[in-house]
Formats: sequence, structure tokens, C-alpha cells
Amino acid sequence: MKKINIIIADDHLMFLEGLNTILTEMDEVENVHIATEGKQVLRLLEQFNINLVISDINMPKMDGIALLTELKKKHPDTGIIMLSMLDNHRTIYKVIQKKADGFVPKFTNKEELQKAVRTVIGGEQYFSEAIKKRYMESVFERDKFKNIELSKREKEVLYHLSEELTSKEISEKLFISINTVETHRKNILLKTGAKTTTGAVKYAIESGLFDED
Amino acid sequence: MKKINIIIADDHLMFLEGLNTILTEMDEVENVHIATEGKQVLRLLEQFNINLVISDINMPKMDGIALLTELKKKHPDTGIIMLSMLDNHRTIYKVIQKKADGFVPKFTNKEELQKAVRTVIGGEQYFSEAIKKRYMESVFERDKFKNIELSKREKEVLYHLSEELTSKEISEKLFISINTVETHRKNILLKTGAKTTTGAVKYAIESGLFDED
DNA sequence: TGTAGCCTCACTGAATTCCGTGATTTTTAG
DNA sequence: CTAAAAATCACGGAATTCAGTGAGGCTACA
Repeated sequence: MKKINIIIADDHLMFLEGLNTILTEMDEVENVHIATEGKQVLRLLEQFNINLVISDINMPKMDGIALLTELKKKHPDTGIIMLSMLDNHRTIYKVIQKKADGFVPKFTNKEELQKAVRTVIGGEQYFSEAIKKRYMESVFERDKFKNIELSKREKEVLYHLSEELTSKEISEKLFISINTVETHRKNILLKTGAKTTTGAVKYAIESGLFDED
Repeated sequence: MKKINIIIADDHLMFLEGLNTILTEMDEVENVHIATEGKQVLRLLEQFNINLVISDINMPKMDGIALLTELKKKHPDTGIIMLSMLDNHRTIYKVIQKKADGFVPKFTNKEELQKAVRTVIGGEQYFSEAIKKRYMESVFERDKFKNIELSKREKEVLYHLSEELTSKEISEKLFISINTVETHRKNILLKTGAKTTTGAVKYAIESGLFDED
């Protein structure tokens, strides 16, 4: 069996200790290198032939997200599993979006971690249940911004604006005066508190306004 | 044990047949009503005391998404599990966003369906693995739109535009001439193919451009 | 029955964006 | 080193947006 070399990165030594124990007891693991910060991981990657990096997200100097970005650029063949406290949705989104090979919460157990390692080494992605759950929740989160109420006509106008139509074009499409369209625009800006159409459309997209109906 | 009443909706009778068999063999199920279209479900909801609706998404007249919307509005206490072919990410997104209680692919097996029913009846949500997987993939999907390459400065300008700044304000913030900002704007529109700043920002948000770095 | 919200329309003027065109300097990559 | 891409700046004019103000008709609801 081909054994693998791993780097683990976290700014808490106790955590590294536990992580190290769990990994070294695995048959398929050859060496475990330790880092407490992102740049250190990058240095180790140059020195050794590393198959997998397991890194925390919250670290001083260069954090896990930055590390993930760099690693995917410079060492695309090295796998990376991210660890995090699952505190915010934004982080989860970024990690997934930047194509980490795995993502596991820090409060996971030995079994899951080992499973994650084996899965990623096998060339597949591993996202833990808790992560997936959190990620789903982020969809619901956004509803908070849904309170501002635009009228039916205003939504219609805003939608056409997002489709890059001008006031004149919208007025022709809806068979109303351009002045009316302009009034709707003014009210949209008023209600959303946006200063520009761009801002209002951005609000609409992010709040999922266009996903209704 | 308190038994439950269910409505199943699908425009394929064979499918309804199988669904019916699986459900009626469950101890906790009292009655299974059948509908082939959304509006019919709404009528049945008025006539009977229904605990759970299991509905396909692709149906004539009133489809599953519309049904879901209506049901959540008029019968918030009735659970609803959606079934779909998982053909597109957009649909999955909508179903989750509209707070369906469960979501299971149509090619699921008996066990999973029964598990979904029990979970939802128990007051929890149930999303099948396949759905969650698909949903995660949608994040990667969006990368397709990432090909258009804006320069660093252009991205910077576009970002400030999304923050509702005018060319003048941006020029002051970046310590460059307003003419330069205008040139960047022109190039942004050129590269993205957008006709308006609004369109370019919309593209940027939807492609996750601002999530980088 | 009134009042509140929505939809409609109009006019003005200032500010801003959009379009076309051209050019210089700096940076990047082969 | 050299070609390509990026970043910088400029000018002019047409089109569009934004801001302020006013107003009439319609509907829903209390």
C-alpha cells in the first residue's frame, strides 16, 4: 500500500496533538507534519512530497481560506480538508466555492475524520453532514432581507431593470408612460434605500426577490 | 398511535400507484388521497384533514412549486414533501428556498421514502442525500460564468459600483482620474457584454465574482 | 366613508452614464 | 527582449438616470 504524507495546520497545539494521534494510527499514513499557520504550510509543501493538507480556517497571519486559494493554485494535486467551527455561513460558502476537497467541523469524531481522509485520498470529495446541513440553512437565512415590500408593479419594473432595460424600453413593454416607470423607479429606490438602480437590483438578487412567483 | 392522512400528487398514474402501495403499507398511515395536479390538491385540502402532501414538481396546470407556495400560505401546518427528477439546480434551489419540509428524488427507494415521511411527520425536515449533493454542485456550476476575465482594477471598480458609488466617488477613493474610472466601466461592459452597470453587477453577483479573494 | 397604498401621468433641471476615439505608460508573460 | 494586456488619462456629445414636486383615479379595508 502506498503511504501518504500529511500536513496538519492549526494554531492550537492541543488540537494538533489530538489530530496527530488520530492520523498516525492510520495504516495508510506515513508522516504527519505540523504547522500553526498558513505560510508555514506552504513552506512545508515545497520541502516535502505532501499528499494531503488538513487545515483549520481561523489562523493568524495567513488563514485557511488564503491557504486554500494558494494551495489550489500552486499544488493542485495535493488534497486539502478544511476544519472549522461552523460559526458563519459565509465561510462555509467560500470553502465550498474554492473547491476544498473536504470540509469537516472541528467537533467531529475520530471515525469521521478518518473517513474523510480516506475519501479524499481516494480522489473524492468529503463534506460532513453538519456542513451540508449548515449550508442548506444559509438559504433560509437570507429571508431576513425580505421585509421591504415592493408592490407588484415595482417588482416588475425592477425585474426589467435587472434585465438591462431602460425606462423607455420598460414603458414600451408595459404599455405605460415613461414618466410612470420613472416614478416606480423613484419609489423602488425610496423603499429599498438604495442610491442607484444597481444597488436595488443587487438587493433584489441577494434577497431572492426574483425567485418568487 | 395517531394515524395520518396523506395526499399524493403526480401526473403519472403508474407512479401514483407505486407511491400509494408504499404508503398504505405503513402503520401510521390512515388514508391516501390521490391528485394529478396542483389545484386538485388544494381542493382536497379543503375537504379533508390532511397531515402531509407528497407532490411531484412537474405537473400540468398548477405545478409543484406553485402548490408549495400556496400550501405554505394557506395550510402552514400541513407538511409537504417534494419529489423531482433532479434535472436542474434552479428547481432544487427554489424548493429549498420556499421551505418544503422534505425533498426526495423520484428514483428513491421505498425505505427512503418511508423514512422521509416519518421524519417530516415528526416535525423535522428531510432532504435526501442526492438532493444535498446536487445542491452542493450548484455552487460549482456557477463557475461556468467565470470565464470572462476582468482585470484586478476592473473588478475593483465593479465592486465599488455594486456598492452604489458613482464614477466620481470611485475616482476619489482610488486616487485616479474620473476618466480612468469611466474607461474601466466601458471595458467592464465590453467584456461582460452587459448593456448597463446594473447588468454587469448582476452578472458579478451571480457568478460569485465578489466572493473571490 | 375616509384614508391609505397603488398605479398612473407630467415637467424640470442637474448629475451621471454611455459611446466613440485616441493615446501614453506600466506591467506581465512568453 | 518584445508583444500583449493592463492601467492610466482626455474630450465631446447624446442618452439616461436621479431628484423634487404635484396630482387624479382606483381599490381595499376598517
